[in-house]
Amino acid sequence: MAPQEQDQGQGRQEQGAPRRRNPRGQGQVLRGQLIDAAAKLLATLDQPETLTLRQVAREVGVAPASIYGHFPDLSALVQHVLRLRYEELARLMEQAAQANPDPLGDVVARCAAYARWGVDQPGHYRTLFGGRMPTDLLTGSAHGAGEELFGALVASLAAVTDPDGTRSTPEGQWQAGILLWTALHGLVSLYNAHGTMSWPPLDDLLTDLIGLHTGRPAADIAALLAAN
Amino acid sequence: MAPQEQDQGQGRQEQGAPRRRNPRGQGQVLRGQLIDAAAKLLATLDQPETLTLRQVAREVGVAPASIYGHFPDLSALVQHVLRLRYEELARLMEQAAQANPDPLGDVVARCAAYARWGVDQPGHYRTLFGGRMPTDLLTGSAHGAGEELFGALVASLAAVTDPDGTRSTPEGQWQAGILLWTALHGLVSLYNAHGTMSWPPLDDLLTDLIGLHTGRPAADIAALLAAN
DNA sequence: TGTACATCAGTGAACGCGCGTTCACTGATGTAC
DNA sequence: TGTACATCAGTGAACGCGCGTTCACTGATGTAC
Repeated sequence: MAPQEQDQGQGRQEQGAPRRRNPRGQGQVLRGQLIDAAAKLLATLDQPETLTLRQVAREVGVAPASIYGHFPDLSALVQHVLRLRYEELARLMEQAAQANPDPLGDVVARCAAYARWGVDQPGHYRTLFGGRMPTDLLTGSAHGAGEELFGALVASLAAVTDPDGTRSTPEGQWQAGILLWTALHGLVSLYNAHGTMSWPPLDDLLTDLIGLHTGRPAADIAALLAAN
Repeated sequence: MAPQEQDQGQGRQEQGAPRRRNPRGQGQVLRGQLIDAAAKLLATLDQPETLTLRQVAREVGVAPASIYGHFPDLSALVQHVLRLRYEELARLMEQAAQANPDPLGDVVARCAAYARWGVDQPGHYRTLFGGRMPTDLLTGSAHGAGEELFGALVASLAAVTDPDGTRSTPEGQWQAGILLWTALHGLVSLYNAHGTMSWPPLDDLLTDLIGLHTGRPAADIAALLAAN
């Protein structure tokens, strides 16, 4: 997926070792490095929304103007990174779900994958979900990963709470999905920002959260969570 | 947006009427105007975290340097505003609860006050809860409004789910409170950012959310919500 | 085989912008003698 | 009563900074003849 370069001082460029220009025909290499650098900075920065074009250039060890050969501006680069992260998250959730044939296991796996990804990569989570909606980022894509991700979660939840599909309307399932998603989002957001406040372990909160939204016993969910 | 539109009299100040210096002994007037202007801008701005000192000065119609007579820097001014907003929110929740003697009504009133305040003032909500935790903002205060607000919510919820106080531990009640708060936070955050995505009415979501966390029938909650 | 030219992958200096912060200052108003 | 001085509530110009963006350019490498 992402173009991986050989590890020749991959991190920040130090003075004394000036970057070597790529040979002809290898212009796409810098593009990959820009994407990697932006991703790293977005994940790392305290406030990822303050990322600048010059920071990315510095991280790669390249002149600021060099970015314009590959992206029209910083926001295009960031959007590209976010798209990749979004797809990564959607893929992780899908893979986690596929390893759990049981409907409850499916929901638990998706929720756990979402929350753990968000907690592991606070900067990326904040950039993706902290401000404008992901749909804003995915404008123009035929299949926004956001809708896929969310649609699958709605279906997964409905398969637990209404296995026969006779007890609820599509609107009701949609609303239940929104509530589950917003609960997960709030949990991840505040968990990432909780500072010095004492917080229970993430899995304990996830157990109760999923228990509330599925109506299943906490013990069942805790067991599934531990297995994921 | 023609740049000519921005005259020297920018902001709330009209260009024909330059601000008159306050008379001696009335130096605190500007302080109040700075607070008001910062509050207005924080509530208004698309991204409140980008507020600058010069924007506040422009809004009041004063030289940027004039702010230093009243606050050491912008963050001190913002912290002051946030403290006021925080106290306002805590007061609103307390007042709403006091109008509802019933325990379930108490929870519903608090949650509704929280969510409606957050949805009515997206900029303030985002500034308060969007990044670092409120406890960071309230460092140094003997009684942080945050802990009061949250502690009252925990107690209010426990009064519904465990009226006798025999079924749960303090830790369990704390955890249930965190889950309720994070759910509210996620709901408000994503509601404020939902853009073009179709969303159910806020009260419908609140009804189900409170229903999940209290275990009470949706009809009861909807009735209480409508009355608040 | 040499050589002229084209292309590629960037560079480096410069531009104007808004920003936070500093500093000496300015006028109006009060107060002491 | 007049007048010298002190204080208050700011002002206005300047500083250096990092930023996004532009532009002419530079070397190395390929290609045509």
